[in-house]
Amino acid sequence: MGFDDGCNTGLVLGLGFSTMSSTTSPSKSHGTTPKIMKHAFSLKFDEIEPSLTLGLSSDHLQIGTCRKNNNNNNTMILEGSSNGDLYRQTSSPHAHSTTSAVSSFSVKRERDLSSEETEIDVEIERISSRVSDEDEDGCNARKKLRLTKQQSALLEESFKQHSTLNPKQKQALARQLNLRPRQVEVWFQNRRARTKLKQTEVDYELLKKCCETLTDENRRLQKEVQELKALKLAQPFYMHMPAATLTMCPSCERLGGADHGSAAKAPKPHFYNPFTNPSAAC
DNA sequence: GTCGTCAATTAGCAAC
DNA sequence: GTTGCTAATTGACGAC
Repeated sequence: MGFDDGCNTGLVLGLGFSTMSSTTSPSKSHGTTPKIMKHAFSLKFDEIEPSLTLGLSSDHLQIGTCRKNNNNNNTMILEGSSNGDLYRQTSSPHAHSTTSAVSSFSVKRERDLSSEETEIDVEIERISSRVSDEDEDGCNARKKLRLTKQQSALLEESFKQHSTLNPKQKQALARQLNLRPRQVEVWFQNRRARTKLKQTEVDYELLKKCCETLTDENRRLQKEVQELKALKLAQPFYMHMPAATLTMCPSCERLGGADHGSAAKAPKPHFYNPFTNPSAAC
């Protein structure tokens, strides 16, 4: 009688009643666990790639146009393509007070990049920041940047290669995408968050299924124990089942040896005790 | 102190 | 109006 015949998890034998702890510690458990994991389940299996594309209804924005204005980030309102859609870089009356701070923050963070080009970019951002601060007309309502399909595709491609970027990669990618490095950074950050969320959901479903399976198995085993108990009571004790049966437990070892005659003197038979709590079987 | 990353959150926008 | 997606912001934290 196999204990695992009703479950393919390989975790059935000797589960007892602490199923979750058995299931939540597979070797798949991540070695790259983020330092803070507040989700209920934090298993990280092989990296998956959820197809989280940035669905766009508007891939008409020309990168060239985007470039000019992205470099004038934070404040510039972009008149998009010929259909009249608006593309504006981040700016907001509400966020106005933070805009310059953010820009200077970007400047600060990117200052360590030593190339001249970087310095130029930084200077552009600095200027943009000033423009932002001076923009008091209130017409620069915050609008959300929508990445083009090409931009999204390139970012996705890059993310597949590395889920994090070093400053040079970030800079290069930003240049390639005609975005600010900060935007690339944010995109990667959000992308990692989405991946993690997705992974958590997958893990949750997996563990839920596993838990259900184990619960069923536990129920089945409990039932089996009850049946065997009833059987034991119904039979004369000399007709106890052979020692090899799975119902044997250490506390009834002597009785189990009845059909072997000398079992009482024989060395302790080695048999598998499937119960975490032997008394449960007696 | 700076920097990079994170979780949590906000907010714009499109689809319904 | 609601919902889902996602760009962007904020503050905390660890590493250096």
